[in-house]
Amino acid sequence: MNEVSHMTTVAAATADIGSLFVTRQSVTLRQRVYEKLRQAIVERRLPPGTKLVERDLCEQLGVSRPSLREALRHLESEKLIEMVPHKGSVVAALKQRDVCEIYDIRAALEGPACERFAQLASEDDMASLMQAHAQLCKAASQSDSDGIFRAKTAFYQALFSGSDCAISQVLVSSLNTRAEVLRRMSIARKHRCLQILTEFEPIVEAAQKRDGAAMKASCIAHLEAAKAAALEQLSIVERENTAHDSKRPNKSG
Amino acid sequence: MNEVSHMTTVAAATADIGSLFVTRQSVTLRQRVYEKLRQAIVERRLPPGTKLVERDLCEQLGVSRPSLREALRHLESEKLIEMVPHKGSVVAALKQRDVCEIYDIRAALEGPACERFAQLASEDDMASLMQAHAQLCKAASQSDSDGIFRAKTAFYQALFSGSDCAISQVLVSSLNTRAEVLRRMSIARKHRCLQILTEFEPIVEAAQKRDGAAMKASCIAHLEAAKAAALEQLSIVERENTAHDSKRPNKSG
DNA sequence: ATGTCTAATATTGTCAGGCAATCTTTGCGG
DNA sequence: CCGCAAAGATTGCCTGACAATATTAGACAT
Repeated sequence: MNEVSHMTTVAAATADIGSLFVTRQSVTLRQRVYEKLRQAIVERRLPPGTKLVERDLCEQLGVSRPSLREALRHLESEKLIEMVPHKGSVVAALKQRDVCEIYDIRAALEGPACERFAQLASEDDMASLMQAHAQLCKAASQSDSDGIFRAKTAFYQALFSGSDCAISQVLVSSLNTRAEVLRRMSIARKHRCLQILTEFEPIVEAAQKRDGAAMKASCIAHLEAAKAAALEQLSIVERENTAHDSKRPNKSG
Repeated sequence: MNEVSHMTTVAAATADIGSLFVTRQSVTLRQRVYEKLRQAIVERRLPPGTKLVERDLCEQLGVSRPSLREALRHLESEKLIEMVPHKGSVVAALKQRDVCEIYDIRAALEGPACERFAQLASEDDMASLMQAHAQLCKAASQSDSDGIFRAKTAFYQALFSGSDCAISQVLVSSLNTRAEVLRRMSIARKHRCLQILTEFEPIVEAAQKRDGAAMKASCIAHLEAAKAAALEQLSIVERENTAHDSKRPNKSG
């Protein structure tokens, strides 16, 4: 909690230099507060079950209460925290059933997106996917888990963009945010990095052949493996928490 | 806009009288503001494209700006409105592709939920589903579109509850909210009411037989019909808007 | 020692007022 | 008509305050 640092005054406006069309997208303070808290949650600096006290958060983030409350609304909408009126917020915990359901839903959404991608993707879309895959290979060969994470994000963005499934993209992104703690932890294990490489190879080959059925099947196979890895991590975390709880009798009671 | 009325002072706390376990669930003002605005949007009193001005809304709703802003965050998270920093909010419009995607995603989530329901549902779950279906039949025979709407909501709640698909339920509910304008409009048409009855019959029969595959197939068939009805409504709305726009040259420009 | 009740404390929900930042509109001059 | 500056409108954010609600601490009885 002490590690939630004050925010830097980064320049807010960004311009789309890649085309003649200039769009300005300023970043509000509430968005930055949201991002800071989200990061603290996925990095487990605010672990599941932590009670969030507004006044304390305001002090540590250096922002006013209304701004914080709007950011908490955003976290709540993504189910990263749970709020009960008049009682406050706690960081949400994932149950086993949640993890299973998240990965099943991802399969249900990503599978059809693969089929559409194989049909609809432009050459630019295909190039974006290949670039993301190249980044993934590079990151995996270096066991750079942050790099893997970023490359996967880029990969999925290319997939959903090239298949014109914007709503699915939002939903999958939101589900990924919920499972992000476990995803980061499993990606951080060396042998999982190598597995991911193996799992993405057939996805990409099928995409290039524009074979939607094969791409879908490979994507789903990858998700099954990712689900198993996440469930394993969840077991480990739950065992840690049980050990942790027995060392401090009834303190969290 | 003038029709967004001041809120009544309904008692906030409700207790679960049905069991020995008493849970108190107070309803906050921001939740009530959210609900009021959501209702105004789905009833088209705040039509797509409407600019939402905070000060005006505060005046009409009789609430303070921070409370309104928190409610707007909720509407934003459900994509009912779109906000651009420093420019404000507009009520979101649905495009054809959105409608297609929403129904495809629903099929991808409700199909597997049907399979699980057939496997997992308790006798109580099954009874809840049958009760909802009975209400649906009653409402449809009376061409009571509000009643149909409520019965369908209860039906889906029973389905997701009995299949232990809580996350899918949240996602589907959110998608339904986005499409609610079109759904209400199509349900309001008499011949669509009768079709819905016909479409739900095989779903319910399959559920009773615990035949998951048949239930899934019937559910998906219903969704295909609902999609077609919603797309037809969208065309009608868009034609109205085009006619509307040509009667007022460049006023909304 | 345990249980119950009341008062004190902490926290959330909401309001009011203010000002800075940003965007949009209006008016004037070339 | 176009460009620019000023005025006006609106959003973003802060501060301070108070009501409502939940939790905790302390006192008292058993």
